[in-house]
Amino acid sequence: MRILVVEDEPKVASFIRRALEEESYAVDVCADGQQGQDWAQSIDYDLIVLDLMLPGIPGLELLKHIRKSGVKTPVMILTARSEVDQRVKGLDAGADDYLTKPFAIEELLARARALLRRAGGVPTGVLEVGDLVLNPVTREVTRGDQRIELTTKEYALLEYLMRNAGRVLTRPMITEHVWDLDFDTFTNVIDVYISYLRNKIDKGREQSLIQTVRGSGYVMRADV
Amino acid sequence: MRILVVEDEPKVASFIRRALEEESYAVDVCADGQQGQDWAQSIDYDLIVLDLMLPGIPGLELLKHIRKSGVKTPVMILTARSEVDQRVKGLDAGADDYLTKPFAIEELLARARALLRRAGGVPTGVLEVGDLVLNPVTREVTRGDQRIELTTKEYALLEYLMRNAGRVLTRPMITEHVWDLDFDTFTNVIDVYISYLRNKIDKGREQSLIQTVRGSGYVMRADV
DNA sequence: AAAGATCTATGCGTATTCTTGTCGTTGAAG
DNA sequence: CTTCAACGACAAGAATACGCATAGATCTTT
Repeated sequence: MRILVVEDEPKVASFIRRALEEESYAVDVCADGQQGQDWAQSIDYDLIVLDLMLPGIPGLELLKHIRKSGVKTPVMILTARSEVDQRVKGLDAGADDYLTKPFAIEELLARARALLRRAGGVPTGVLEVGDLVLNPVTREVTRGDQRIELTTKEYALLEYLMRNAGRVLTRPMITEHVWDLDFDTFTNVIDVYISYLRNKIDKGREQSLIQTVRGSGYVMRADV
Repeated sequence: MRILVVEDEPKVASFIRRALEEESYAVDVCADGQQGQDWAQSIDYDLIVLDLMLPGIPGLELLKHIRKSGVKTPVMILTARSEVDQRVKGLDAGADDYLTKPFAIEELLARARALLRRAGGVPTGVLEVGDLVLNPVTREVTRGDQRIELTTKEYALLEYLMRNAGRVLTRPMITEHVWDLDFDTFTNVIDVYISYLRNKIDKGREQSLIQTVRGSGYVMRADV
């Protein structure tokens, strides 16, 4: 799950980023309207959080623009309490939800979850591969009746794998989704984390749910 | 399928290279405009990925130049989002598609596939020769209902053969498309890989789908 | 300061890729 | 028809690249 936050106040921005990262989302923050538009149009985010008062390009313009260019990603807008009409205009322009500043961070998280769930079209919200079950809402992972504790990164990686079960995911695809905008190819973090995951998930089992496709990447698969 | 990537930022370049290689393409990367032009003109690439901002020669000049010299290879250009007119000029100069930075690597891969497919004139995307089926998207190969596991090189070779089924492919043609620049001409790797392929594909069968044309090369053919 | 999480670095085993050499086939010249 | 050279098939082994595990460095959080 990858989220774009377009917000120019550094404090608010990093506050939101933190909260979202703790929920295991990959977060890109951007303080500049023009750049935000670029990113929103070129990267397939799962959610965009957009502050309407930005320097440079007005937030509303940005929103209209990316909608016109066909971006379907759910957008949550942030406004000041007083700007009622901005909010209305925002919804008209294609926003899916709004939040008035100041807000409780939990509310942002809850609404983000709701939007993501709605967009994913998955009514249950639970991901399953064989007897491995991941619940994105509670962030709980179980195998059989065994509860599995994961760190944030491990969780994010597993979720990405499970959401794309059956597809071969290449390393660059994984870095893009689970790690943030980072073009650093010369590292083996992914391999290390796959290893961590296998240790926790397949503990004591013959066959791993995460299969290696040599020269290409990894796939999550229940069958042989 | 052999691809030339002209890109001067080392990180981006190696990121792209890796993604493409994991999809079994043969990739040559080049950071220098002049050299890129030379390569583009002397090697029969299947696709060229060209960053428009290069040191030395301007990317657009390069593009115009190779088009003028008769190179028909599809070209995908990379630009920054803001440079709208560059993009337009690029398409005018003979580019087939463009991608704005930053981009999602999947998008690059998807578009690359599309361009390669379009150029090959194959509408379906699935390659078939007799009862042998190759799906470039999932990278899966089956003969009848038998799944066949191939290594990266074997796969690349088979794909090239199947894309040109019916045509006799000479050894130089094969090296150009399946292997990349650091290839030693005086070797029989190709023969060896043909042999590997036959072992896996025609296992237990009388007639091989890959026929030898003595003195010339190999053809892929279903009929006798 | 301690604990935990994330990332880097390194060595090892093995799948893949390539090289080398032998042998069988083919086709043309004698 | 025989001989011979060129060519291709294939086996076996060497070199290489890749993924995995492990340990330790670094950065974060409490």
